[in-house]
Amino acid sequence: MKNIRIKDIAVKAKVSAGTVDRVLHDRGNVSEKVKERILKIIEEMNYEPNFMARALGTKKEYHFAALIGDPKYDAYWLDPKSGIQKAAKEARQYGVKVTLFMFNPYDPGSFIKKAEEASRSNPDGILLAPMFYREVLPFFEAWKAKEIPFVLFNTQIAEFDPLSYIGQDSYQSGQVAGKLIHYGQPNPPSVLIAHIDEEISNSAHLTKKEQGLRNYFLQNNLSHQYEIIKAELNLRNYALFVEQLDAIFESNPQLQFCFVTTSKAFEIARYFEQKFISHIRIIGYDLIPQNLHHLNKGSISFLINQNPLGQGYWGINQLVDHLVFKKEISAIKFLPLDIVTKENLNYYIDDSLLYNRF
Amino acid sequence: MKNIRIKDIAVKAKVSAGTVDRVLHDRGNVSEKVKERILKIIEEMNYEPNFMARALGTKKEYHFAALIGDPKYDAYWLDPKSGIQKAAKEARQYGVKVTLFMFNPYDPGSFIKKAEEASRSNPDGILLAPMFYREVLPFFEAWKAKEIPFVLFNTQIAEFDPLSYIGQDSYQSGQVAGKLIHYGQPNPPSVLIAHIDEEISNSAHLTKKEQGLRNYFLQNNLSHQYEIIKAELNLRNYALFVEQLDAIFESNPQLQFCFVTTSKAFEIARYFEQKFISHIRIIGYDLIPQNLHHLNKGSISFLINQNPLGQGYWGINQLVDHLVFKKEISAIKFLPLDIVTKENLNYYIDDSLLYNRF
DNA sequence: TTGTAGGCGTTATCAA
DNA sequence: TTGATAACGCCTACAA
Repeated sequence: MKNIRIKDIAVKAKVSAGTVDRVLHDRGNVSEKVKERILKIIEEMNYEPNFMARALGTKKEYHFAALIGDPKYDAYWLDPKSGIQKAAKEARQYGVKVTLFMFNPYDPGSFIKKAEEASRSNPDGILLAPMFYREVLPFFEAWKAKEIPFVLFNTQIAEFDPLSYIGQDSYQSGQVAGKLIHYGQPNPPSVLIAHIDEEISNSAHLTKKEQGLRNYFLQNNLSHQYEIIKAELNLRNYALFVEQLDAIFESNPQLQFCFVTTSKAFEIARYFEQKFISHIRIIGYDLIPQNLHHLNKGSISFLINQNPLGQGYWGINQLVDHLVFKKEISAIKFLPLDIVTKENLNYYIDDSLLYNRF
Repeated sequence: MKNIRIKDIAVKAKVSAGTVDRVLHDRGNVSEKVKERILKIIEEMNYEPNFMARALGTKKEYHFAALIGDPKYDAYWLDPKSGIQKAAKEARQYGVKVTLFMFNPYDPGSFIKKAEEASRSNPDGILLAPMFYREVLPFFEAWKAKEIPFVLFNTQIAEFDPLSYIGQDSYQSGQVAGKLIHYGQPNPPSVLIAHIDEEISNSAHLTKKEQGLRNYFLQNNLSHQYEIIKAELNLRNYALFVEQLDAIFESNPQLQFCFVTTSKAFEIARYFEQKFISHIRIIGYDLIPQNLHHLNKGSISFLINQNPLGQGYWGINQLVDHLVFKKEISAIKFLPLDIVTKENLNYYIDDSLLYNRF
């Protein structure tokens, strides 16, 4: 009828609650015989711990480090930061403190510096966006050695089996883009894939998106009918950026779609505005303010949302569930690839992103 | 530094913890003077209750009634049911019991019967899908009189100010459909709006969706270019249903889109299959298995997901937050209008719908 | 009108 | 290797 408590198990096993607790947490100092007896009873009665009581009773304080890009350099990071802060606030009651370490997402050196700081802070758990593959590996090794669990988000790196990965499926998002383009123009269209960034960091991501798009056409036996042009554009020199675009669109007047694999779709929209181009439809990523502006004007058709806020939020929560509540957590957690357009935007830009999903 | 506790407030106010507790819960038996002093201190120290401790300390058991459609009659209700059960399982630890009362969604009489049963069970809170407007009103009055809070989902009825409404914005979902159609065919297309059901129950919903679609075209100054045909179709007589469709499509060969305002899009897809019609694109609602089948085949282009699982889940959670944790809860909670297509479907059909949003 | 004591299920400390 | 006991923060009788 009622919930099974530690005490119930203790009575049945003819031991004290303390002993059961030691078994539950594998703290040792329990004879093998008693341990097995207790474990069996736990199984039989299928005991489920009361997380409230556990949270209340535990005195341990947890310190987490969150290693993310600095919104100062790229507004994209505002959302992960908010999500982390929201989760941090909720977890404060359980004695969790989260410290943010924010690096320049265009500077591997900055990443290393902040990762070192984070390591030095001796956290009980780490949430990070491992943007720089080569640079992050030594840290993975160090954390593994020190048995500090880490959760990855934003960029997937499977090799060093993190506690968990939260994030987007880049490849699949490319497929979504493919569908949107195909749906928008069943007749053979012509597509520009634009990888736009300030640095060519983190290109694995972008390549996966491109592959997803290309394979959409292959899988649907449409590849021979479609024309796909690819451009890698850098924003550091804006004049050059415009020049490159000029060249592309002048020599490819047939282009009908532009798929921007980064959060810079608004740069294309802005360019089109200046050049009075209105027939090319744009599909991009991320609900950053500049993109939303153009989405609302209609100059961007769709944005694929990777729920960066949710990534930060659930990233911290994975650490909390694992360390504080000692729950089993899933090793990988893909967030939905939301297709966002002007008409359903409102439901994606506030808290609803945290509350509405399972 | 540490969290503010009731005791801290008590000390500062020179009263006992019991008095502070009485003020916090407005249980009376506190002199006006003391009450104000305590309230001020609570404000100043910005006290935040510890929900764990609160849940642990309270002995009260809560009984909730959930009044929903029976999946036996319409598979749509499988998801709300799962969501409710999931929330119920999580809330069990706080002494919450949820009883399901499932009515035949096509039979107002059945609704009344189940609503009466639910009322008789004397619940502390009620979650319901008030599908039958006229029939539900007396129950609203009764519950109001007995001060039983109720949360609405699926169908919005504002008049009797429920504790909260969880659900979809039908009108806005019509706008989303409008965008998808417009995007899929910038040239003036021809659209069939199909209201398909077994009974013409709950038509307010469907009308709102239709209005949303029509207004999309109006607002974008496209209405004169678009042709919209409307059909109300009944499934009870399948032969007649087919006949009606035959008539529509034979006399309107120009049709390019079909917007199904119910979860019956698959019926149109099936019909097209039989008639070898493949050029008309279908947009519908709800991720029920039959729809998913056709979504995966490509015969349905998009499904608008109203996250019925989430509706059930968050509905129960609103009651829990309000009654168990005495949190402030929002009076209305719109769930995102997810645009689901074959390529992003996977992220919408499992638990991710509950975990990924704020 | 106010204060006190005991309990919720778990953890942690200390003594046995 | 074990058991008893005092927290954790809040709620609720009951006593004052």
